[in-house]
Amino acid sequence: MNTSGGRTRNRRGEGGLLRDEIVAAAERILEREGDEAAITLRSVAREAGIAAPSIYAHFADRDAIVEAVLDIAFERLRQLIVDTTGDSHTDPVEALLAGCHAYVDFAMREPARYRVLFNRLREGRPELKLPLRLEDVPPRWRSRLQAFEVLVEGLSACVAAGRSASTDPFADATCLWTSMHGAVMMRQFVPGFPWPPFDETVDALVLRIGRITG
Amino acid sequence: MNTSGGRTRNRRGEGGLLRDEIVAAAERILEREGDEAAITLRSVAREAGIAAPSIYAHFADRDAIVEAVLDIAFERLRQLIVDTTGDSHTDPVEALLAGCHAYVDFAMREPARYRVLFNRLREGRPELKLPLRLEDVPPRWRSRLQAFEVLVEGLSACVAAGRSASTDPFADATCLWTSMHGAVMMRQFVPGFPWPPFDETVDALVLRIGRITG
DNA sequence: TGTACATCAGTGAACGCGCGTTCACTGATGTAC
DNA sequence: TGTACATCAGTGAACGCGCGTTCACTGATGTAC
Repeated sequence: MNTSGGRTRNRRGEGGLLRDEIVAAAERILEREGDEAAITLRSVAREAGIAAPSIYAHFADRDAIVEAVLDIAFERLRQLIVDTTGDSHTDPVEALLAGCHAYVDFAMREPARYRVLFNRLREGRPELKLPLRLEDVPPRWRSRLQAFEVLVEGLSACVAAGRSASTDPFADATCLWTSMHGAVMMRQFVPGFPWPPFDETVDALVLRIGRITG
Repeated sequence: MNTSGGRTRNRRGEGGLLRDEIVAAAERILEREGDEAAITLRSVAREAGIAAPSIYAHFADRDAIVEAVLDIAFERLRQLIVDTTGDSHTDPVEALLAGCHAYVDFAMREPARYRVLFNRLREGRPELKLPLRLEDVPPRWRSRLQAFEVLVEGLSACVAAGRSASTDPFADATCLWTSMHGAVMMRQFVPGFPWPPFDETVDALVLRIGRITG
């Protein structure tokens, strides 16, 4: 925290630094409280050690803070998936499995950050059409869908390599995605339940829904 | 609504009638706003056409109203599943499919009511152990798990009839349950996405995760 | 049958709280001359 | 080099709002005698 005299202000021209501190404060609150509703303008200001009105120099309103947190969360998830399914795997089935495990690991390691991703999709989303083409999606949505694209491509690669019997990789990848989401959400919301080991569940989902052969 | 002079009060001894009106008002708000947070003591009072303090004669606090809504939602879901998988099916696979379709139909037809079921499980849940025995679960939790029990039994019946290759019906039923949950949640939260037909998705989930043969 | 009274269902005003947002401001820092 | 001043980062007090909850109350209804 700061000296009791208040915050030592940023140098001239460096006011933008506070923006990052505000977002970081919001992220800490989200992860600590586990609920997006805990991100209020005043709670963020308290966490950042500043006066509430100071936020308005950097964000139009409360929602803009949450949007910033959201953008970061999507980018982290996207980056993680891309890294994991990257060039280190020669076997497409291994790559797909690795990507799926990375996805649920992220979701379970940073539960509130994962959940907020899907809380917000209701509002302001574009209407998407088949076939999904990233070029048609507004820029801010691109990174949000890229993790999913990797999944479709991963399964398609298995089909191409003769390792999957899927006749509709898009539908099956979609089903795999939502199934992993459900497995994550239920484990987070009903922690008292005797859940089977998550790794085995993920393997089973990929192999069965993805119709992996051999 | 009532005459402008205010509510015509219930007869003596019939004060309990207001309890049902309060719960009904809360359910209307939940379904209309789609968010449990919209159920506030004052919003419920407004919806029911009564003064806010009148609620305290029937509920200890705001949370008690939500609890009542929750109990009703669980009972409705339980009843629906039990009815659907009941004695009308001779084929265990047909019974399992019918139960699963009924589950997702409920969830999609009354989205807010379905969602609130799982919002609340975090708090005050019992710690459950394997094997799951309904007798060990506190009464109020029994109906909440019964829908799930039906699923495990449905899959076990398929195994017994030689129609499923599952070697762990509990784990597979769990996986099937969470997968349906995820499919429902994603369709509700990301309505702009080009989702494959839900019926086909449910069939695929049951057949593949349940390892249905023949 | 009439009347006094206890009971019960429900109300209106008020409380303190945290919220988002606005406004006029402060005071350090850099710049023009 | 010195000084007046504009700019910028951030503040403190205040606003109206809806919230949960409390309190003393009202007035119709049924009951005892």
